[in-house]
Amino acid sequence: MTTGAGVGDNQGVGTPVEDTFAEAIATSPRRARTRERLLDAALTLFAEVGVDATSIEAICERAGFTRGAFYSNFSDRSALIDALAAREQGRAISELRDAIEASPWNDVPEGTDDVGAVASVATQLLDALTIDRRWALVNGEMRLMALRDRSLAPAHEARENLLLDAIADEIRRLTACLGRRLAIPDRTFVRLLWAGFQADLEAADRSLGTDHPTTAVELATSWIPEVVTRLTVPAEPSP
Amino acid sequence: MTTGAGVGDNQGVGTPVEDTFAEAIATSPRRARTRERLLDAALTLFAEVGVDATSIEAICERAGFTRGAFYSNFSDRSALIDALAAREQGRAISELRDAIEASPWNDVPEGTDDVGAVASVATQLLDALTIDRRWALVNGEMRLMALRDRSLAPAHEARENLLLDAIADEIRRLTACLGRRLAIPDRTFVRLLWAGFQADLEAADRSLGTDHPTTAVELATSWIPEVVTRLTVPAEPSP
DNA sequence: TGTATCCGATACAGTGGCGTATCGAAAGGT
DNA sequence: ACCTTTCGATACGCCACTGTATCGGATACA
Repeated sequence: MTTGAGVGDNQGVGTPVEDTFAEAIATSPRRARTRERLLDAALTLFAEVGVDATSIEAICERAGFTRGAFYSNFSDRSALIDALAAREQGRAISELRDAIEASPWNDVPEGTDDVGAVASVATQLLDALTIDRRWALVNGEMRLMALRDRSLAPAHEARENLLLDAIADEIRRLTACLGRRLAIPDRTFVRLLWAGFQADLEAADRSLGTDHPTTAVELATSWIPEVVTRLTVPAEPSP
Repeated sequence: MTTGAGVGDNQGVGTPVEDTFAEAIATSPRRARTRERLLDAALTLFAEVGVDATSIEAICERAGFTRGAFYSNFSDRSALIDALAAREQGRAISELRDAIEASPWNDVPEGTDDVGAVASVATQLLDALTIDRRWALVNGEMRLMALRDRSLAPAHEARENLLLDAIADEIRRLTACLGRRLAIPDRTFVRLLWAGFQADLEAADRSLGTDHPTTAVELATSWIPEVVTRLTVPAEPSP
């Protein structure tokens, strides 16, 4: 929806044809590669100097192309942004799935009462979502863009909900595994957890230049267990 | 520190003289008024279309001036941003102080055990801080700017800490008044509260166009009491 | 190997914004 | 009311970026 990626192939640059559907239509391997390189360059520059401050020309230069390549692949700036958001959010979700797959929570015995275990798994999951610091930054900017331009909001919200729901699901499974359940709505809990972790990420980032460099995970483990403990209650009041 | 506001008065526009100290140096009432109008216009436009996307020209136009006025008052774009941040953050803090002053918490009897009361006061305080939706938006963008450009970080962090500390102080006083204390570090708690409330603000904003318009305070009261209850414990284990 | 097609490079207006220099008109003092 | 100072308007040159049209080399297919 909402214009999609928009390959908009055509004969030359001229009119990239409305990138209406297209989507999965046969894109040559070559084309796909340049698209990827352009998206990579955009992600890097967006993170470095901001979305608005990044010129199309700069993106092309960093990707090793000229603007001709850009306009052959994207109708305009916003089409690139859409495509980037779609790609990165998809990547984030699949990373979450991988993390869930690889997570040790499957080994946790059914009746464990160690809330700390859940907390540590939760932290690892959050961490898995933020391997790419660039996207954390750019996504923050897109959040603001969606707040300003209401027409962008639905797409952004949908993308973010996808992720937050996935996290919520996982948290619910984890707590259930310990015979507990959340005392507040899942979504609220995830929101708090996510926001708190974002702050940890920022703090960790800031600490890089100082003499006490820490990681976000270190910071997170100092409060997540306590919060998880206090915001969950034993489940099954009546079995 | 960090360049300050920078009136940088001089003879004409030419070289606005380094806005080194200056600060409280005699600014004519006229000058002060145009500065304010420029800052107001900037705040509005920054919120509407973003900081980077706002041209100096647009700011002047909206304020009813031309660029001559701008360069007579600010050395460049970043000087304006500094001045705006300083003004708005100062405003936020004084609004918090006012809210504390006017808050009904002073009337709460010493031994009240109604955690909900504290929560509602806390919500009102948070609400008081966000009367101006524009600044909430712009401050979010400045957070990102500080994350990208490390040289901006100290000033931003200092400003934000001022506010968060003030909130933390107040929360501590409120909980103490109920004979309880936070089970996690004040700062962590405030961070969660603040982040959660920001999300409520966004949600409230989004709900404006729908058929279920709600306010941030409504949303916040649905979870803050529970969270406050669960994240505090009775104080004075040994009186 | 020849040929049609794809796709990125190059060239070209056109636009908008920046920063400076200069000018004219308010403000403010006496 | 005059003169000085302050301060915003106007005019100028400059540069970065956008979007389109055209061109030429690569690629795939026979």
